[in-house]
Amino acid sequence: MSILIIEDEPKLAEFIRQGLEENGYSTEIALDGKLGLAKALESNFDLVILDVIIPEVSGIDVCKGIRAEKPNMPVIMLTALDTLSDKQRGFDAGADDYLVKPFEFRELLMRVKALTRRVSVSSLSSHVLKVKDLELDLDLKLARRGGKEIALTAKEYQLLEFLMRNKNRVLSRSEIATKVWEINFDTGTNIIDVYINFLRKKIDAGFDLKLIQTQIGMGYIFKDI
Amino acid sequence: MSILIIEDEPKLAEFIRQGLEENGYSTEIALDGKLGLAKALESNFDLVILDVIIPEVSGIDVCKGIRAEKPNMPVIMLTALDTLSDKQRGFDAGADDYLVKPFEFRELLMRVKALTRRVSVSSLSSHVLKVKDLELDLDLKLARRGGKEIALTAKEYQLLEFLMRNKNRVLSRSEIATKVWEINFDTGTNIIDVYINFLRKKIDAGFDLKLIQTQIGMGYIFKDI
DNA sequence: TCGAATCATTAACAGGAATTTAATAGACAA
DNA sequence: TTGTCTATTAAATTCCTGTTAATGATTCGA
Repeated sequence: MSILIIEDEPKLAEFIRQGLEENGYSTEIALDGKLGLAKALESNFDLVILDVIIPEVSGIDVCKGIRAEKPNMPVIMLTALDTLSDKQRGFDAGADDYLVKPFEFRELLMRVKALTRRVSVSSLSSHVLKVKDLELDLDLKLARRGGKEIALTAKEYQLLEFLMRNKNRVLSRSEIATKVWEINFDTGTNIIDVYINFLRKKIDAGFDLKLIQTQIGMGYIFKDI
Repeated sequence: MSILIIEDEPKLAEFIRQGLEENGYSTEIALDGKLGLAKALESNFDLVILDVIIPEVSGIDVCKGIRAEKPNMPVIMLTALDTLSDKQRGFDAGADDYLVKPFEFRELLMRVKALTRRVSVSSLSSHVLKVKDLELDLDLKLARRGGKEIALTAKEYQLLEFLMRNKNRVLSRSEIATKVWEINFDTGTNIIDVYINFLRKKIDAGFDLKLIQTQIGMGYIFKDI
């Protein structure tokens, strides 16, 4: 779990860094807004701690910049300004949380945990995708339905994962082709149809509720409803 | 966007409810922990505001209960307890944010917005076109009117989407032909008339308000007025 | 290293659904 | 009323999808 600290006061930056690293986070420090924004956009941090008053580019603008490119990256704002309007400005820029200096490190740590929990829950610790009574085990790369384990080949697995992550949305063949096969769907291939057929035999055959449905002329949809 | 308020003090609950509804959220109130937990688990709220000290089941346990079943449901804790250990307990139970009473409503609103922004960005903001009482679901590729779902074929869907995106404008047959069928409207085809007829049967039949109207000699118009 | 097994992909075809054509009936304007 | 424009229906055709089998490609174990 990696955290970017954008803070121009070296002492404070170092204090935060040390505390976070002691708690198992890896960190990086940027000493001004320009550098900070660049780092935030190029690397994939799990969270950004951002002072409002920093040189070059203001914390508010850094936050807006991050939001524009990475709408899901959590941002905690740090500031000495304690009026409601200041907080409002911070939240309007897209901050997820707002902490007033001076703060106790424990409080920062709690809020960091609260924001990163979501990341670890959704992408790391939960290794299972569930839709209706079908489970896809991301570790073992197999599916389960009706208490039985279903072995999948690599492509079947990729396709099923894509369908499940995009449930309740009609997916066109060209969308599936680019995302799962990484090909342009112009060659007259019918490979998607064939693999849908494979998946149906494995996960839908014998069940009343058909999870994979065809929308003729449009594509396929994996239904949760 | 719907919010569950779990708070036993009727005055405070009502105060929060009113403020949120004025800001466009729909709300529900639960007056004790048992009821609150049940509601949180059965319905799909976008956020829960949860007082720590409530009857029946404590806020801490309600939060843990929610986390166990719905790890992604945002929870804001409300409490009069301002020590770090109290906050720690709240965050450990899985709260996403923690607000100490008395608080200003604006601050609560900001934090609600910060937590729901993530939701509206990613999954829950369903893509829907609406004209009068007709909805076109761009994900599921179907229409809804009068509470009923209306299945559409590929061409019907394309035509309806085009009409709705160009509502309140008379669309000539040749314009529809080029945009929806990608053909030059010179061949004496009547295919547009036929498909308008199909759509009328599906979305206008049985309703007093006819959304698709004919402008003789000019084309068709989808009326919002 | 070779052969067997598994997997990915292409191709062909049947059946069904959607699209299109065509013919007729109805509505409207002059 | 007449001719033009539109609505409606049914039939014809085209297109789409499901399915199977065959062909390369790859992996794996002996």
